Amino acid sequence: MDAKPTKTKFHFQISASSGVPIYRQIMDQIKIQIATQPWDPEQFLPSVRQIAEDLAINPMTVSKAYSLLEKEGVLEFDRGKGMRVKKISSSQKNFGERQKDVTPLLKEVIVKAHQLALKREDIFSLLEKLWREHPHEK
Amino acid sequence: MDAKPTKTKFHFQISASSGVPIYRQIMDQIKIQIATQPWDPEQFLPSVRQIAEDLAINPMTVSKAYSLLEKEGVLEFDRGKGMRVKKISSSQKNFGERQKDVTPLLKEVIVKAHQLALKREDIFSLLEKLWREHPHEK
DNA sequence: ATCTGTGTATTATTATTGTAATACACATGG
DNA sequence: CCATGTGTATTACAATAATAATACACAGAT
Repeated sequence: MDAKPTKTKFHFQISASSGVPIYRQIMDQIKIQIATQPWDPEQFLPSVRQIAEDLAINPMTVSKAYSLLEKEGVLEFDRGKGMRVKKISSSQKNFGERQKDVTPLLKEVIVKAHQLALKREDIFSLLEKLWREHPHEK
Repeated sequence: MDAKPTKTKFHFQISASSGVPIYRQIMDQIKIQIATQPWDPEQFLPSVRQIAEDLAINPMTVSKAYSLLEKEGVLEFDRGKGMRVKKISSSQKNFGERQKDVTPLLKEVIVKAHQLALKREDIFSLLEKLWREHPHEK
C-alpha cells in the first residue's frame, strides 16, 4: 500500500458520558454526515479497526454500528474492501412505503407539539427554518 | 364509597411481545390519549393499583410511568387523591424553550427524510395530512 | 384512632444490553 | 501460498434496566 492516507470524509466525536451507547452514536453520526455532506459513491468508510483505534474502543463496537446500518439499507458491504454508502434507497421502496416509514416519527412530532402547546404553524415554520439551515448538496 | 364505577376515560392495551417496556407503553399511551381526547381537568387517572390489576402487572411498574410523567410535567399528583392531567405547560416555558425542546425531533425528521429520498414538500404535505386526521378538541 | 384510599422508597431478582477478547472467513495483491 | 486488508460469529462479562415484593407515608372519612 502506498502512504497516501485514505482521504476520510467521515469522522466521529464520541461522548462517553452522554449515556447513549457508542455504537448508536456512531450510527447517528454516520447518518447525519451522509445527510449533510456530498459523498463520493466510490469512497469507502473508514475500516472498523481504523475507527476503533481512533476512538480507543473495540472494533466489534464499530462493527455493530456498521452491520445495523447495513441492515437498515444505509450502507453496503464489499467483501474484502469495506463499507460504503448505499446508493439511495428510493428505488427499493415505493413512495407509499416510504411515507409509511416516516409516519410514526411525524405522529411523534404532533403529540409532542400538543404537549408543548405549540401550534401547527409553529411547528411548520420551525421545520421550514431547520430545513433551510440544513446543509444539502444537490 | 358508592358503587358508581370511576368513569375512566383512560385505558390501556399492553403488548408483552413488542419489546417496549411496559412502563413506557403506559407513558406513551397516556400522552397520546391526552393529546387526542378532551379531558376533564378534575378527572383523576385510574389508580396505580387499578391499572396494575387490569393489566396483571405490578403497581410499581405503573408508578414508574406516573412519576416519570410527573417529572416531565405531563401529570400532577394530589396527595391522597391521585394523578391528573396537568394544565398545559405553555406557561412554564417560554416559546423559545419549547421550540428548542422539539428541535431534535424535527432534525430527526429531516435526516430520515433524506434517507428515504423524500422531498421537503412530501414531508410537509404528509405532516399536514396527519395533523388534519389527528383528533383535536379545542 | 382506624380504615381505606392515594403514590412511593427500598430492595431484590431477573432479563437485557453494551462492550470486549478471540478466532475466523473471505478478498486482494505480492 | 502467504501477508495483509476487509467485516463478523462466538463467547464472555459487566453494567444497566425492567419488573416485582414488601413496607411505608400521607390524606380523607368515619
